[in-house]
Amino acid sequence: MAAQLDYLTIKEIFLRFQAEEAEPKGELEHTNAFTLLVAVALSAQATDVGVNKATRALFPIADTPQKMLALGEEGLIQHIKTIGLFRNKARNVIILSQILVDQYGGEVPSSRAALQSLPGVGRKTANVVLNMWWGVPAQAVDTHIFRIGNRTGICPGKDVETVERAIEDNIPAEFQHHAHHWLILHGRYVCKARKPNCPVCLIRDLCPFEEKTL
DNA sequence: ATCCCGAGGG
DNA sequence: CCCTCTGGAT
Repeated sequence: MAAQLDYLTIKEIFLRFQAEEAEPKGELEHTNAFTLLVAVALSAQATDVGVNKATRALFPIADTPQKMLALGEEGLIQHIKTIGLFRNKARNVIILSQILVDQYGGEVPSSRAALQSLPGVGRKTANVVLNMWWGVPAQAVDTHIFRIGNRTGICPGKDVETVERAIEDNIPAEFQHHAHHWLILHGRYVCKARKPNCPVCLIRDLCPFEEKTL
């Protein structure tokens, strides 16, 4: 775990991210709150490219919990069986759809407690929906953010709860809302798990990490 | 700590 | 072959 960076260094990092991309977006395709929730749930241990490939055929016929229930678990499996963990995900999405219809008027709830009570929706997925749909400054810690937080020292921690708190404590308020996508995209395309591309990194001079190969 | 679990990259 | 991908439930 890298030592925590100081405040001015972290601020400079996010100024550079902001200069490069002022309004970073996630890459999971969706058309409404329900399809966002489903897409995020499907994205566990899967790439967004793989999820989008499946949802481009799925969402046109099942973009509401009612339509998802009409499609049914077996029908859903046929759409998502190219995604890892598809059996658990299909079961969760069907049960979750039934709960939305029965308890939330077919709408996606806006509280973390309600979101996390849904099957297949944990803290990370709930935080993504809160941030992206409801505009709540919730910090979702996924594999990318956990890795980068520790490599760079922006938000280090030995578990996701610690990293989530470090994000809230260390990142200046004006960057909190977009921090999630800046860090995700940096992790996906530059600070990759297996072969980080340090030579093209925007914050190389501020980062204590250098991959030791050889 | 373990299971779930396909696709893509190296 | 092995590792990784916007994790969650038991």
